Amino acid sequence: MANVDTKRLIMDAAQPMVQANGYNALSFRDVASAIGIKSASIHYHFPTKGDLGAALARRYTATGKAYLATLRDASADVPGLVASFIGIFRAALANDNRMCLIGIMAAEQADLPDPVRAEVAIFTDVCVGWLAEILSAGGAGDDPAVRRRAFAIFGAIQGAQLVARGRNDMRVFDQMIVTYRESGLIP
Amino acid sequence: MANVDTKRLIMDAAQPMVQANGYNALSFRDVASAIGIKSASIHYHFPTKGDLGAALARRYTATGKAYLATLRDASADVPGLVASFIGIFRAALANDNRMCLIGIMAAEQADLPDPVRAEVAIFTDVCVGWLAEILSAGGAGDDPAVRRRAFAIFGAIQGAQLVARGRNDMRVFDQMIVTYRESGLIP
DNA sequence: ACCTGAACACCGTTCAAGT
DNA sequence: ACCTGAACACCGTTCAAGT
Repeated sequence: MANVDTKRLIMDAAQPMVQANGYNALSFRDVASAIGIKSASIHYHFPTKGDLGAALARRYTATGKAYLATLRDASADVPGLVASFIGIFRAALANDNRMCLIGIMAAEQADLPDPVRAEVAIFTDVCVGWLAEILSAGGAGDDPAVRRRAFAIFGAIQGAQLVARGRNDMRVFDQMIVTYRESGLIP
Repeated sequence: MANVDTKRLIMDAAQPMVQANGYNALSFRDVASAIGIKSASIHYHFPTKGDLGAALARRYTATGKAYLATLRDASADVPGLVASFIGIFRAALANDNRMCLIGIMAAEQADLPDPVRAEVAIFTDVCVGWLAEILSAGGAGDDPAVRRRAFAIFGAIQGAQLVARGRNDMRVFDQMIVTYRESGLIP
């Protein structure tokens, strides 16, 4: 069990660091000292930095997917569901101006090992798929027009997070979301 | 003059590297070897990495600002002008899946030295200001509602670039822009 | 099974030394 | 004025060695 616990300790320490500073800036030595082990020990649990990055992205996607499922099962109100979706990204900003783990990784795309890049793509698929399902209001969500709209909403939210973070100002995020809604992009 | 030329050589080599891999991943040794000098020599022209990053952002903003001015002077067609604006970001993606220099730096916000962060904010101001001016169609562009809309358009474009880059697929970018336009967010 | 110290080639930075 | 080699403390990674 010590194995599993240490693995989790490493991931729990590393995730907020990536959301704050990015994958490139993540330091094994920083993670190790945060939980009281040596950096060489991390390699026992995650052979390479890419393995750790992929594990973080995978867990992040799994957690998000499960949360989105509970949201969808708890309500059929489309604007409310989309607002809850946006709330996930807002919460990251509220947490010390952090970004969605996947959003910041997407910006570092060219630096990512292939397995991490693959996890980033899966997260986008999960989000866009969920939004498309919501927007089709009970339908399968595979209508190309609905999928295109889901993609646009997802991108606009990511952009709002990126720009607001650059300003370190959540009001920028909130105002952009309001404007998206007024324009009709977001229901 | 050798000084000025070397400065420009350094910046010309470094800029596409940052647009491809980010500020964090920029290596003085890579830049130096690309132009046939030693990494220590770069410090003569740019004492720190932050100085180089700030110079890159400043030049990028100045070039963009001048280009936007010529666009505005050459046409009064609002949808066409906005399309030209979007074309700047599309061109970055078309250039080996690169990002807007400022967009990728915004994602690395927490890792940036203060002077670089300041330049990133200025770029956003220039873009949003230009869009607001265009949208107000001859007015001063200081109507808060117009500014909010300009901000939302800018963020949505940045998000489209971020997501499309994560997919390494320009069609994703183009489709998102079309959807923004259909929704009425973009004129 | 899990951790570590020491070594490796990288990084930005500094600085005395070259021309 | 401009460049460089060598050193410094960092980085991810490897591996023999410890428990």
